[in-house]
Order: sequence, then structure tokens, then C-alpha cells
Amino acid sequence: MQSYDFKSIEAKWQDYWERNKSFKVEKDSSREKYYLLEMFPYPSGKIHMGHVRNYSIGDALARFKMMQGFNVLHPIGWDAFGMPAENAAIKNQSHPAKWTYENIDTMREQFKKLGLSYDWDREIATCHPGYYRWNQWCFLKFYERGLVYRKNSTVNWCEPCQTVLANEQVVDGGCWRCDEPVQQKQQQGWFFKITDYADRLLEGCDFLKGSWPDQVLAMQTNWIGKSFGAEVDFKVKDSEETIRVFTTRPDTLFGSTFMVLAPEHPMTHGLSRGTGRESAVDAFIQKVKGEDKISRTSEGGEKEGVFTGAYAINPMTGQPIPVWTANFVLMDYGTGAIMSVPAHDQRDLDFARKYQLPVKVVIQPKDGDLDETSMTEAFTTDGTMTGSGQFDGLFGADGRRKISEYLEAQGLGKRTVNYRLRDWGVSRQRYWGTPVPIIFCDACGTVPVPLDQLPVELPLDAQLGERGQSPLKTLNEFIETPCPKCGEAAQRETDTLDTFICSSWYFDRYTSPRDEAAAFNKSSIDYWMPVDQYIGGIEHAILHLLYSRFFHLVFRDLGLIESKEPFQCLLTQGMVIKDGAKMSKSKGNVVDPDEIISRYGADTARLFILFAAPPVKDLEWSDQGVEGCFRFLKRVWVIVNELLDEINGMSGASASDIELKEPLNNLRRQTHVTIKRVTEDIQNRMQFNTAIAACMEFVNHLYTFREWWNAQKDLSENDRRVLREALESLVLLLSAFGPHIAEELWSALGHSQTTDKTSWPRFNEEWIRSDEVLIVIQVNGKVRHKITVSENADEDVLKAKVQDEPKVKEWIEGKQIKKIIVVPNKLVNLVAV
RNA sequence: GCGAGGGUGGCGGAACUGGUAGACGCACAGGACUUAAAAUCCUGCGGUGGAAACACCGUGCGGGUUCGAUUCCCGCCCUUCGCACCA
Repeated sequence: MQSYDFKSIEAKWQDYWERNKSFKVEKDSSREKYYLLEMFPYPSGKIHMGHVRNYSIGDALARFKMMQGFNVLHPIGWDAFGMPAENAAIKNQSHPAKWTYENIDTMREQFKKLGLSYDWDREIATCHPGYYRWNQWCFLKFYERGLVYRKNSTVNWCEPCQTVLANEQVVDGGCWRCDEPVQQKQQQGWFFKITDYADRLLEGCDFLKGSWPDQVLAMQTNWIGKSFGAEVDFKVKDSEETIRVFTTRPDTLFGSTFMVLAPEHPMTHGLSRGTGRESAVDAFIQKVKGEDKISRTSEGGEKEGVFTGAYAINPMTGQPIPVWTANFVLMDYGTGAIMSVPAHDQRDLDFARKYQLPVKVVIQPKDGDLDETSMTEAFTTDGTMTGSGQFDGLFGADGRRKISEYLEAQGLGKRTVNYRLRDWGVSRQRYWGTPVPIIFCDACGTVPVPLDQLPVELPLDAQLGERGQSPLKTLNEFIETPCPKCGEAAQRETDTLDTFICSSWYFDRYTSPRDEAAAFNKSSIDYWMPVDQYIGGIEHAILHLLYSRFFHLVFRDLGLIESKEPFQCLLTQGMVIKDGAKMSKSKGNVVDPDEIISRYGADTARLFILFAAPPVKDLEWSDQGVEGCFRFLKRVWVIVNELLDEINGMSGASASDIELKEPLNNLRRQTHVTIKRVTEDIQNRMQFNTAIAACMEFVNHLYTFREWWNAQKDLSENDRRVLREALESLVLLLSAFGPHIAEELWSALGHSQTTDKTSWPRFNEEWIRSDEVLIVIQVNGKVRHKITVSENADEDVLKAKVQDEPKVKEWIEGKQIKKIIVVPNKLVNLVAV
């Protein structure tokens, strides 16, 4: 027998799959489709264990579904635009395109070495003009629908690098690359009106309940952050102006003893004029502007403010209350102004104590009285209104409703809904991305590039600036272009699009990846979409998944797509951990997939990663665990090869009408039990770890069985069929996890058709049944004895038999049996006193 | 603070609908094979007591429901993740 030479076996089958395009699929309306998708990777260099995990899970499921007869779409591609490419290019004096395409080549080879069942003919790279021209098309379609607009917003700006920084690129208030302090800057940029879809995105969360992890839905719901409340207008004292606030607690209105405006609020500056507070207010506004968003909004950040000198009138009490400005009030939530109710809001209370502002209790808890002068904890839950005139005695939501109705009737305010979700800023002052297809014309203004002029190609001959500045800004050949409307000289927009746009619809593109006439072909997309199972990291729980859902809704509104949601089911896999921490270069705990593959083979690597933990949980890497999986595959190799000669020429299932000798009967039962366990573990629970454990148990059983088999002299043809069925089933079950070894053994068993084209084994419930069942006997709930009886034994007979057991007699001696509980074929519990 | 998970042997994990807690793997120990080692095969392996049969204890802690609870309920503790000066 040849030893298990995984190197040549894996090379042989990878070559076979490639040459035969084994996993190429076509739309076929006569067959049921299954669209399985793993999140496509960013081509960062080489694959890491997180990728191995993600794609091994997907591949196991893809192969399982193929063998179940589904028409499986299982594509892969590259999320290929983005900053790392640009940064690497600057560092290595190279070009982002070169760096990106080289990485793609490397990683594609690594994927092939893992034996993943992709339809390589559908491979896409988002940095290819054939892809990003459709990003531009999306932008323009959204633009037509009024879902795109341009506005000024505050961004983190690094002057030396001449670039906008994302929040996560600001480290301790400085630029992550040059360490210079980050400034806040107003900048023009393009936005997608995702807020228009807030409610529908929220409704979708309900629809997805049960098929998406609760955690992800909760995160998205929080992110959208819908809250109900009221907007209330406060008159400014001795002025015609009013200040509008948003509150979720209109029932506390009587308790509002001061107001606070965001420093950026348009009225802040003006309110202080002529009050003697001008210089203090101006200085404060300047100070807050200098702080970056992160430190300003982080918890524990000191609450600071100044009095503007102005007063507003509490619309309920008619009393004047001071108007302050403070750093903790944000311009981009609500109205940028709040009414402060220190007795019933902790933050307001802290602020009031710090600056000696009055506190007034207007809500009382059921038990006990609040003391305004001494309280240090705001009472923020529902209670009974007090000190609120005609509203006294109302409770909680009732009070909120009555006050709101009153405000509306008096024209002082109205009920409103507020969202935490902001519009999506899609502009990037970067080079390596999709050019925004917009032209600025002095005469015609902002002009979208006509659809038939797409793509606006990203010039590849650009030289990247030392400092990371986008070369598009200085590239006149790119910028100068005639206006599509009037033909006069005009300028192209030099911003590029956020790469999240690329990933918001790539799964649609896979359904017709080479279509030149459309982003996606209608009949293909209606056949394949939605994705039946999406698999990826939890780190994309909010942004990527929310943006994709948003795109899908817009496509739906455009009549391009039928399905309600893009991803029917979502699986978020856990991280790969070593020594208790996420693998990272800085921790020095990285395990290189290449090394594992060259030492043990892809099958072992995949098997281990599926076996060590269920997919949703974090997985602790263990070199010894890998050894164990390698040993298991060798055991499979040995037992199948050793018994091969015994079953030559036997084919077909064992006959059901022939009585089997006991070890054979048991083998057949074990075979079918294993098929059932593996099938159900994958299908119902995606628990590959227990599925593999079942295979291991079966192999252990085969080793024991072999002892008996080898001692036999006269074995019938039917006996041999039972053994063949056992070995074949094992190989097919394993093909989902370790496809190379399975394919090799399958062909050794005499099959010319590969496993992926073969039906998944079916179990026969009849053969799983055993005539004898083990009954656990409990006395007062404690296990005292076990007996074997025939299946479905008569209950009364069983009760009598149990009490007749000497072991049981000892335990019930001198006691009276009060009750006997029988769980058929499982357990008898004697309740004795 | 809010939201969602999780806590089971030396370790990773299993127990699916309340019915034998610890499947499977790792580590460890013993044995077989070998001149020897590795590899491989076999056996054992939650704790305490016992030569053993066996008994008692045991799924973060404290209660409860039940004939029976890792599983359900109530109250705590610890922990991971996400959000958070959101008005």
C-alpha cells in the first residue's frame, strides 16, 4: 500500500479541477439554485488563517449542496481598491495596480492550493474598469433618483499628508502616518442619502430575524438608532428668535432649567452679542473646533461649556432659563440644541452641578422623594409627573403623549422621529479608487457624465506624490474635459468613491460578471439572487452589510431586482486565535497557512479548522490539534486502502431482505447513523465540528470491525456489499471537508465520476433502528442501573422487569413506589419514598 | 449605561425538544511492536474515598419549578463583543 502522499494527491486533483473547470456553473431554470458566498477578500498580500477558515466553511457547504443536487453558484473575486495599495506603492516606489495585481496572483494560487470549489470564470477584481464602470453607473443612477448630493462637512484633515483621515486613522489626535496633529476641516464631499431608507432598513431587520444572527441585527438596529420624541421651540428672551430642540422626554419639559447649544450651532455666536460674553464664547468655539471628533465624543471626556449671556423662555413655565454652549452637544444629532433637565438626565445633572445651575424635579419615582439640592444621580426612568401644572399625576408614556399633544395644539412643537444614522459620505481624496463621474462646468454647474461615456477611467500613468496626495488633483489630462452639456472647457471631479461601494453590489455582478451592457443581467439576477448563504467576519456586521442592504433596496426601487434582501442567511464566523489573542504580526503569534499546507496538506488544514470549533465561535489554534487531524486522515487512508481488495467488483447497496450477521448488521447501522449525523449537523446546524467527530467515531468503529472481518473465512457477496457501502459512505461524507483525499479514495474505489458530481449519501431509517435498546433506570432521578430490552417493549412489562432487577431492588427496598415515569426506549424513573 | 453572546475535565469542545454530563480530538499515563527511538496499534484518563464492586460530589454562585435541570424561571458574579456625552 502506498503511504498517504498528500502532496501528489492534492496537486493531481487541483490540476484535474482546473483543467475540467469542474465548478463552472450556468443558469439552469430546471434546477434549484443555491447561491453560496463568502465575503471576497482584500488582496493584501498573502492569505491568513482567517481566510482559510472563512473559505473552508464555505467550501464544505458548497460541496455539500452540490452533492445534494443544487445548482451551486460559488464565486470569488477581489475587493481590490483601497488605501493599503496606495500606501504600499508609495513605500515601495511602485504602483498600486502592480502591487494589487501581484497580490491577487499570489492569493489566487493559494486559494487553488486549498482546493476551493470556485467557478473561476466568474472571478472579478473591483479595480478593473470592467467592474468599476458599474460603480460609476450606480452613482449616476442614485444621482438621478436624488439620492446623491454634495455638501460641506467636518472631516479629520492632515495638512502634511494633504488628506482626509477616517476616524480609525486618527491615533491619539494625530495622523497615523506622520503623527502630526489632525485638524478639523470643512470640506465639500459627496453623500448618499441612506437616511431616506432608515425605516425600510429597520423593517428589513425584522424580516431577517431568525436567519441572521441576533447580534448583527441588534448592531444594525442600534446603528440606525431610531428614537421617538418631540421637537420643541424655545423663544429667546427679548428677541424674535427661537431655538428648536429635540427631546425623547417631553414629559420632563417643566424641569428644563437651562439650554445648551452645540458650539457649531448657527445661533451660538449671535446669541452672545451684546451680552458681554462675546470673547468667552468665541474663545470656547475656537477651542472646541480644534479638538478632533474622537476625543470630543469619547466617554470620560470632560464636559465643558460657557454661558452665552442669553436666556430662553421655558414654554411651559414661562420662566427664563440661561442658554449655554458646551462641547458635549453635537451639531449633527437632533437639532444641535438640547433642553437640559438635570433632575432626569445624568449628563445634564453633572453639568448643572459643575456650573451651579438649578435642578428641578418634575418626575417622582413610586417610592420616595427626590431631593433637588442633594441628588447626585438623575432619575431617568418612568415616574409620576409633578411640578408640571395641569399634567401632574400623569405617568410615563401617558405624560409624554399628553404633553406632546399640548405642544402640537399650542403650536410650540411636534412629535418627531430621530435617527442616529447619518448620510453616507462617499468621497475620498485618494487615488486608488473609482473616479466620481461628475464634471464641473462654469456655465452648466455640476454635470453628471453621460452613461454612454463610462467608464471614467482611472489614469494608470499617474505618479503618486511623496506625501500621499492624490495625483488626480494635479493631472491635467484627467481634469480637463469638455462639458457634456455645452461642450465648453470643464473640470472633472477628482474625488474617488469609498471602496464600500465596490462591495455593496459585487454579489450581483457575479451573476453575470462579463456583461458589457449592464451591471447585471436581469434574468441571471432573478435566477441567482438572493444569496442563500453568506459567510464572513463579524467585523462587517454594520457597514458592509448595511450598505449592501441599502443598495439592494435602491435597485429594487429601480426595478432591477426582485428579492427583498440580498442575503437570505448570514453566518458570521469567529476569529482565529492563538495563545488567547487574535493572530497578528505585532504579537508574533501568526501561523502561516502555506507552512501548514506544505507540512500536512490542504485537507488537514481544512479539516482542523472545521473540527476545532463550531464556525460562529472563536477558534484556538493548536499545532497538536492539527497533528491529530493529520493522523485521522492517515487512518482513513490506511483503512480504506487495506480493505479495498476485499470489496473489488462488489457494487450496489446491500440487500435488505438478507439477515446480516451481528458485526455486519452493526456496521450497517453505524454507517447509516453516521450519514444521518453528518447530514443533519451540516444541514440544520452548520456544525462541522460534530459532523467530523461522527466521521472519526465511524473510523474508530471500522478499525474494530476490521479485526473481526480479517478473522472470517467465508464472507458472502452481500457481506462485502455492506463493507463497500460503509467505505464509500465514509469517503463521500469526508469529501465536503477533505476533498482531495476523498477524490483519490473515491477513484481507488473504482469510480470515474468525481465526488462533487455524485449524490450525497442517504440514510435508511430502517437500518438505523436497533432491535435492542438501552434503558437507563433511575431511582428518584439518580441513575442506578441500565438494562437492555427489545425495542418498543410494553410499558407494563418494562415496569415489572425494572423492579425485578436485583440492583434496583437494593435501592427500593423498604420503600414505597409512588410513581413510575417511562420515557419510551430511553429511561425509567422510579419515585420511591 | 444600553444591546447581544459566553462561563462544562489539564486544554479545544459535545450533550439538537428537560431524560446516562464530558461524544470527538489534544495532552498525559500504561502496554504491544522495536536493539532503541520515532511512527503505528491497544488500554486508561472529571474530583474524592476504596484493592475492587461501588458510593458521594460535580456544568460560574445562590434560590426556584420538576419524578428528573448543563438545558426552564428569579437574583447575583465574572467574561467577550458591539454601541455610547445620541438629547
